[in-house]
Amino acid sequence: MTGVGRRWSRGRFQSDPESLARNLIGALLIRRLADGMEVGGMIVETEAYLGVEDAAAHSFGGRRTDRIRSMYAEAGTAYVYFTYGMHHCFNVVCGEVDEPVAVLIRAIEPLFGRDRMMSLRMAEPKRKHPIRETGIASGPARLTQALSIDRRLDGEDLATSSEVWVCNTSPQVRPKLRQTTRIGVDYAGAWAKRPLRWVVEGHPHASRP
DNA sequence: ATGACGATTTACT
DNA sequence: GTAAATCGTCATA
Repeated sequence: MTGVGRRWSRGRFQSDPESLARNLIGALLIRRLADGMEVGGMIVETEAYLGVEDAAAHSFGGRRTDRIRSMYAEAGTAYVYFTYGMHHCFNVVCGEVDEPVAVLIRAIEPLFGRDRMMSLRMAEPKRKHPIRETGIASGPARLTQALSIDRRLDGEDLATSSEVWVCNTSPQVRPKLRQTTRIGVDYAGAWAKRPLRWVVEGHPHASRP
């Protein structure tokens, strides 16, 4: 039985993206909804985006635009972007201020407010088929749907926010990790082949093995 | 002003 | 396996 530990403070986010991606696995992502209900679960899949050198990163080449402004903020800042005309993805900024590196949270195992998260996922009007138990937050855009995260949370400070934050589990979970290439970045040439994705070995709530 | 493109998901063949 | 959905963002003009 795992309980909720203490919130991650600034220092826990101040590292390189590869270390943070690894360290976030097993931690809890918690979201406080507008009505005060808290939902969330254990992070089981992450990806590191290495900044100006990384052809798969939005900040590649030192690009500075309104959309990615948050990537240049201090560690612990949320970077939420909108993509494919319909989806949001949630990242945790790390590194130093002005160093645009971040970790994409790709999946959580729902642990708190499971029914509420399922409802948020079902809310999509055109949905035809039901959602599998393991499909509640098993993907970056599924996760933001389940946690009601959109661009309004872009720039939120996870170290102090009352809307979204990261906690340790107690006792700390030490899942067996598998490292693979990142998903959906085939356009990035050699950078697409770098093993910058971490996933809990065989976890049913991961977006894929 | 215009056109191309997604750090995805879903449904369908 | 393939393709549609759907629009903010970005580079180019």
